[in-house]
Amino acid sequence: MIQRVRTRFAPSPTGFLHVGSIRTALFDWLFTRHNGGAFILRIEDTDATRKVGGAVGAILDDLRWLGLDWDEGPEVGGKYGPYIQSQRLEMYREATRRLVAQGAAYNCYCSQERLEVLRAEQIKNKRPPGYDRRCRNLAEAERAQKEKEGITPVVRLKTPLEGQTTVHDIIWGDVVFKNSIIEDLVLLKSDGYPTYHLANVVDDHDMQITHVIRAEEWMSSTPCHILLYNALGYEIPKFAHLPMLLGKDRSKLGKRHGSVSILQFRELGYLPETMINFLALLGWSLDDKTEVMTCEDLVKNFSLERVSKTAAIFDHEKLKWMNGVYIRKLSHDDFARQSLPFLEKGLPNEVKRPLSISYVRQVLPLVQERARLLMEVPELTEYFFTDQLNYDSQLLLGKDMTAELTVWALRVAKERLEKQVSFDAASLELMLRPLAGELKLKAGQLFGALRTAVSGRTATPPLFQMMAVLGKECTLARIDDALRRLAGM
RNA sequence: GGCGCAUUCGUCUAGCGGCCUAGGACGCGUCCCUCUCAAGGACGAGACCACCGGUUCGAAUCCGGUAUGCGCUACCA
Repeated sequence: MIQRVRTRFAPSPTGFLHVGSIRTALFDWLFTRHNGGAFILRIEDTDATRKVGGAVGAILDDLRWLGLDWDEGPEVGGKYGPYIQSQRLEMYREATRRLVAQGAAYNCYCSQERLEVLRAEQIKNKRPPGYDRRCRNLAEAERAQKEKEGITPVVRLKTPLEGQTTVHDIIWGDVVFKNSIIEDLVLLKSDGYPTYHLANVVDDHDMQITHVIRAEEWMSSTPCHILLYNALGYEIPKFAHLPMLLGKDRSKLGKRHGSVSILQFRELGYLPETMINFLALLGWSLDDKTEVMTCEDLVKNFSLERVSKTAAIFDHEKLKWMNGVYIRKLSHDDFARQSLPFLEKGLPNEVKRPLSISYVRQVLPLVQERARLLMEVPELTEYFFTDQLNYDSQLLLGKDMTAELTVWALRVAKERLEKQVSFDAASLELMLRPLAGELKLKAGQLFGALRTAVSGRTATPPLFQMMAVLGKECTLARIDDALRRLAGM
């Protein structure tokens, strides 16, 4: 029987989840869902010094927002728990004891100061930096002496001095490492916590992970992990290392590249489906043309074989474009619901809160295809909500239009509008379009003046729809205001 | 410095020996549509497939070297 796929996403709670980590989580998740496997979330909080309060909750929120659900892990439990490494310390210590007992690992009493001096000297002499294995073959008496001095040792893996270790990677193929360059890495730190390497191997085994899918930066330590699996007598999982995500300057994506935390994207008004789709395309592709895909499509088509090996630069421009695509795909209801918080927050203070939902529902369809970020919605719709328009009166004067001509056109339009009974877009167009001809004006000249009068802007949604939403009273008042402005010019 | 990996339009990518005078997308430009802005449509500019050799009747695709970039080289993950 074929083993059921089990993968895990194992973030450290050292701060916000950034898009690189999310991409890793996404590929893990897509692969798992594609194969009908189990996706496990594990919190790797083994660095007590870097732990950030509240980070775990934030990670969970972000994953939930994106729809990356986990089958085992914090809050949902599972039979291989606990899923937080700081609660599994005894298991790592037990593994360490076993390794030391069988001679595969040893206590190292070297101080961090000594290691630093050693490294500095090695670098100075242009030698490869690394631990010199001083404690590897300590005599029993020497060890007893160190213990008596009260030094708490770290435990290091005794790696083979010769031979080679091959990593079979689904994405990279076979990569061979000489054992001689593999260090005696620390397994258990002096504070009793395991290092990533130990905790990872022990947990992946205990949780029966079948596929270790993680970022490329782990490639180099994978041979060590294999050695560890072997020493512990564990079966080796399959590995797949994902290419890195880079910033515009080709360096590892980080804070200085602008928004990188998934929360920031959320606050800017990116949709989760955009993030999923876009991130899926960074290092993976379906074919030579398909780009916009639903999450279901991605699950259906995802395969590690089509993941590339080259690092990708995160392009905000394309992300924005794609978000526009997804915003346009939203139903009017969804768009309104999702925009509402942005409006409440982004509209000027003088606008009365709470906003009228029914009015918001009328306004938003007019800007849906014009927004690329939800955050742009308040700015795009502001004049629908404010009482007083603020604009440069010069804008009232369109191309080839004098102030006199504009006043005249607006007056006539106003008179007709006052008599207008049905104030819907179609009726308004039926009335106003012929009026332009009647006044011997181009449609653009009449409509342009009205557009500015009614919105204070030169770029807006279609005039008649806008007037219909604004309503008769407001439309007329704004035309009056425009006429007053023109009188003062 | 050492080890590993990578290198196709500015960017994301297709390509796995002949279909490639290299395809798609973002961005950019022009035009169409049009009451403006978007959206949509059409067209275009943009890649000597990093470079140099080799294998082959034939190479972006295979091999070797060089260059460049990236990752790792912590009692961080």
